[in-house]
Amino acid sequence: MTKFNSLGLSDPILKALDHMGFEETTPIQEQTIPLGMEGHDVIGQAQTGTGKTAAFGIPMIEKVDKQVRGVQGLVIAPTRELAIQVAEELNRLGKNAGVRSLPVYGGSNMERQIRALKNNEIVVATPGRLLDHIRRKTIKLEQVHTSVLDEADEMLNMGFIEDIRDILKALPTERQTLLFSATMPKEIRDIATTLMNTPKEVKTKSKEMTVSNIDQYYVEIAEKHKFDALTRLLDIHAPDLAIVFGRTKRRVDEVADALQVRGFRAEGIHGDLTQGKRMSVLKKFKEGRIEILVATDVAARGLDISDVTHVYNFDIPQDPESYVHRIGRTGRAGRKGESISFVTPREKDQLNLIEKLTKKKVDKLRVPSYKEAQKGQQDIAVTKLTEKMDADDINDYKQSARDLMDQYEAQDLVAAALKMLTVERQETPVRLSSVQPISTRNAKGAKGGRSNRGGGGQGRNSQRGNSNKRPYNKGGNKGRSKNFNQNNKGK
DNA sequence: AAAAAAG
Repeated sequence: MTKFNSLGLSDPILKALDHMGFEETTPIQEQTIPLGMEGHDVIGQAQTGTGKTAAFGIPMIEKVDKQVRGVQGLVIAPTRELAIQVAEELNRLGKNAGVRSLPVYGGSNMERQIRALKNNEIVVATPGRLLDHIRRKTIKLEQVHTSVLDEADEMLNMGFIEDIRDILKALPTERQTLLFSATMPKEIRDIATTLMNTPKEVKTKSKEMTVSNIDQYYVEIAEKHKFDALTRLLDIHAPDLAIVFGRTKRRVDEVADALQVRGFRAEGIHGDLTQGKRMSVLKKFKEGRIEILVATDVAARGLDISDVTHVYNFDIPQDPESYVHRIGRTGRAGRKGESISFVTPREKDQLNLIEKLTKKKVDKLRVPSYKEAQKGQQDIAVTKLTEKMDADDINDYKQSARDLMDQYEAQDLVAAALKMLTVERQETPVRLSSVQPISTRNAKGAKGGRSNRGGGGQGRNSQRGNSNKRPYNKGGNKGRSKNFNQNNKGK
């Protein structure tokens, strides 16, 4: 076990670490902090929840010169919430050193942000807003000595790579670049190395990609039975905090609504909500005012919410990397966690792919019956009731209890109390918007060269016959064809 | 095909 105080860190940093309750390094920190301090470019890969932020944050803060004005350290993150979280952690680490970190993301006030940029040595940004600042020339980047791509494989993925290239072009060439993620597919790592200066690669050795303190399960289930299965599992597991991942924004809304109807404290989060709503939902979740967060992949990466005990993949994720990150929202900092993935029969291949990447077997779980779910709720109620006796002062209630016992059977009283601690779930049918099965995507089409351009691709698609609920035909398709052109003009 | 990210 290596301690932070053996790494040659400055006093203010050590003091901050001490204040945060950190004494020993995690493996990724032990290996990358010295490299970072020596000025090397680094590609760091380590499991979720093992302290990557401090691994790059500490060397970055150590290198800040308070005499210099302008941004000196730049971190780029894939979501706004993650940018905020990383900036918070860097601020804690930099507190005693007087090094300040600013989250910079879309949806926040521009004028205020521009003013704040002058007072912060480190910026943690999402790509869109950062580029906005670069183009308006409202950010000073000539002094950047350290740049970090957090969730690097995601940042170098198709949706982000062009933005990232543009951003890196705006930075001094003489600088240090650090890349961190839990996952790093080969193709992406190759791209990464072209952007770096003979990087040192650090992979914390552990054969599995997921941490061992997460128990992973799946249930094989038809689409239309998913929702009932989810509520039954929730009743049996009684998670402290759970995240339910859905494949689309619409599904997230629908599942969150349906959970509320059944009496769960749940809310949805996805990229179509206002930033204010996104933040308030997340805050509620962290404070335990809601127990279930229903989310798109906006919440898949990086978010560190310590008490998440369960992750449900209501829809199995598109790629195995996404799976690793999603389930990594639980089992953080050494705690126990559980993940349950819903797999339709035709998605079994996808599960095999996941097992191959993570080198871990995912165990099958039977879908519980309605009765078992009721029993589950009751067991939880019993626990709650008995814990109440141990944990709380219930003396003020004892006179009422005595009065009641004069009138009624003790068994009836307790039964009634237990019933009050459970919720009756009406399993009425829930209509959810359909999801496109994953199996249709790898099978064809995705060969680099020709993306199906202008309506021409239609003929070919028609052979697919995978789904008859997607009318694209020229016939009964009132004025919808323009969607095609818009969708295809991506590049 | 989805999601994220500027306004």
